[in-house]
Amino acid sequence: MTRLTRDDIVAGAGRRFATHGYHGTSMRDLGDDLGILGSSIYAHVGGKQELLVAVVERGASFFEASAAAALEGGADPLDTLERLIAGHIDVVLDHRSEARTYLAEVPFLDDEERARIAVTRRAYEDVFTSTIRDAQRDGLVRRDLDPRLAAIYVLSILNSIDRWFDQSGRLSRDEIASDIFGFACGGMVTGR
Amino acid sequence: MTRLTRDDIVAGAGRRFATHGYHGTSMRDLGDDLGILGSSIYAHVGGKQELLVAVVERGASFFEASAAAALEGGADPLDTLERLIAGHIDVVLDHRSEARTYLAEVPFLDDEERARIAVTRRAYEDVFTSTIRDAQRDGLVRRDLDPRLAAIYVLSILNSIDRWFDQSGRLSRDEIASDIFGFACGGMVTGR
DNA sequence: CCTACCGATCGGTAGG
DNA sequence: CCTACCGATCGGTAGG
Repeated sequence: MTRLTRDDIVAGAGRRFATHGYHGTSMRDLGDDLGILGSSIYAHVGGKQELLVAVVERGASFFEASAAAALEGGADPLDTLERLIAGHIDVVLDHRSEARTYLAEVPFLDDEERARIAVTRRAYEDVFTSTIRDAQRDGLVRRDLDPRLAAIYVLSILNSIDRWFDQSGRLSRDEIASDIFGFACGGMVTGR
Repeated sequence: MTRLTRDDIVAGAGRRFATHGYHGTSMRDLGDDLGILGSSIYAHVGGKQELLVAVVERGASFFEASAAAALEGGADPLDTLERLIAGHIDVVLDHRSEARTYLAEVPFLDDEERARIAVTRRAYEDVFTSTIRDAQRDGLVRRDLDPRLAAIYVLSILNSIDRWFDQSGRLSRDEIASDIFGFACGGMVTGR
């Protein structure tokens, strides 16, 4: 029964926001989850909106770190894309609360923060787009394909995974990753 | 300045739920949108939850009608899939509020309604899965592909369209539909 | 569909 | 991190 840290509060907020949504979460709900009173949360953070910002930023940072790691050392652009896909899946499944809040609750950020996060998100999407464009340049992907649309398609698939993936199901995370890579590549790879 | 109907109220609720979320919408917000008082809404509906049920059911019925139409008259399973994709896009773009509420606010339904809608949603997904399975049987799609996963991938792409599609943009709705069909098929079609 | 309300809950604060 | 609050807003109702 040691005292909570600010990180504990942010983590708890992420769990609540991910399941009940930002507007569906009251400070008292959050306090109950953490074993303290709602009003006690204000000893750690300035307010509810600040909690949303903190959770969303954590989510953004996980995706950014994943992209940075994938960009190092890919043998070729398609290999990099495979690493981007696997990394994204890891973030979505290992940091479900932050990822889900990042993906779904951004519209409820105040204007300024929302604009800032939109830039971050676009930059992350651009990593996928550029990688696909590089693959086209190297002749690995069909030239008639719009790389940004393809990136959006892949990200749409990846972002919905946590809604249907069953940890204890038939398919492992790695199998899902390679299946999605295969699905996307089958539609993009030049030869066969 | 004629009196509002129940359908007007439900339509207004859909718009609010789609943009601000169920929990981010108050009865007074909704009344403001409609030009009446929040309390006046209770002359038309039993409560806020009933409004969510009504909006979600409208969303579900649009998707069901689209699937039923696509299943009639497809030349072959791949043609049916193309029609399913085009129909889904039409629902998402022509009934944005209901579609978005259906896709995002279902977790906030009461247990009973949520369970009922889950069945409906699974049935719709199964139309995609069965169509892909039929295409496999006819030799149009790779046998090593899991039809349910492929259906989920396609639906994930389709469900995110309204977040990035620009009505006044470079690409028409039909071009998007055929691009997505092409993206999916390139990964699924047997020959080349 | 409005007037006039109700009890409950909301985000948040002062002071310890 | 709790006690003890605050004004505002919430979903909803009685009566017209």
